[in-house]
Amino acid sequence: MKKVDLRSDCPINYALEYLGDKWTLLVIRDLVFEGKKFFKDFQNSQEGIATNILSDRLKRLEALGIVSSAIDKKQRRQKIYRLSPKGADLVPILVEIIIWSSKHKDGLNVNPVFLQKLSADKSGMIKAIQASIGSTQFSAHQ
Amino acid sequence: MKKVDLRSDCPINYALEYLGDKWTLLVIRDLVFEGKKFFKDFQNSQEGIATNILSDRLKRLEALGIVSSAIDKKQRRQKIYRLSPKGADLVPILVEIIIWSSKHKDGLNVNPVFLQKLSADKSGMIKAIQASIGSTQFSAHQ
DNA sequence: CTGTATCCTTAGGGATACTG
DNA sequence: CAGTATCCCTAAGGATACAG
Repeated sequence: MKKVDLRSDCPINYALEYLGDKWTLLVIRDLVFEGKKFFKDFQNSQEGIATNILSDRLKRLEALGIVSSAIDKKQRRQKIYRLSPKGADLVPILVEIIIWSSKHKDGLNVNPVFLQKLSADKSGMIKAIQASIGSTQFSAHQ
Repeated sequence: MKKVDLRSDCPINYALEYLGDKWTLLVIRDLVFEGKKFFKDFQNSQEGIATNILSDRLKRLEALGIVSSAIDKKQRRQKIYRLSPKGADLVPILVEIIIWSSKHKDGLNVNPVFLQKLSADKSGMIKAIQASIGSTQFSAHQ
């Protein structure tokens, strides 16, 4: 794990240095909302991530303690990825991003029922999402 | 304003395409928490942004409707920047980022009183921060 | 002071071939 | 299937000079 000098000790900057690229948060999205677990699952996401980038991001997320991996007991040759508690703590950020984008951009693929539940009881929904990680119970998409 | 093809219509991806670089959110941070208004203010931020990058980001944020600008009445030669309502709606995202980073990384420069108030009444604090934009009333830093 | 323009370097990332 | 390794290219970004 490479030591990185942060540009500053600002908390916003910290998150940007580690998560602020065009792919990392999409991998986390797939873990949280899409129930993805295997390399190939992430590879098949809508945006089309290259295998080398995906490999790099998964490793970085593991090094950061956001993702953990293990050999799947059942399918011996498959590595299974899942979010650690540190990763689950990112859910509120994802949720606020979804709310902002939905509000300010038309035509995005957002489940209206999901948004409704969020506006009715945001912190309850966040807990429910965190509890559901690994399943596809809550998809933000339609 | 350039038309950009989004890689997907996912709301997370939308925010990433427009705000997902290493500088944009820091400019917004300076507007929200540091009361910065003028080009030179942003230029002097801790992380040291180059003038061409800063110029580009301010223009992009204006084109997105997140920032507006006007010639300062008093100092005729100075352009004054401020957050639009669309920009103020980013505050919850910034707040969740600050919470996450503070929780998972030691040694960051975060005002403990600020964090305390947040944990006591998050939505109240967010409203207070939004109402205070343009001042330095709430700095997340110490 | 508020930017713009230019030059140059590097990191990020696409395509794809390949290995265990 | 789960990655790793290359090759190559482009966009992002630093430094700095300059213009209104």
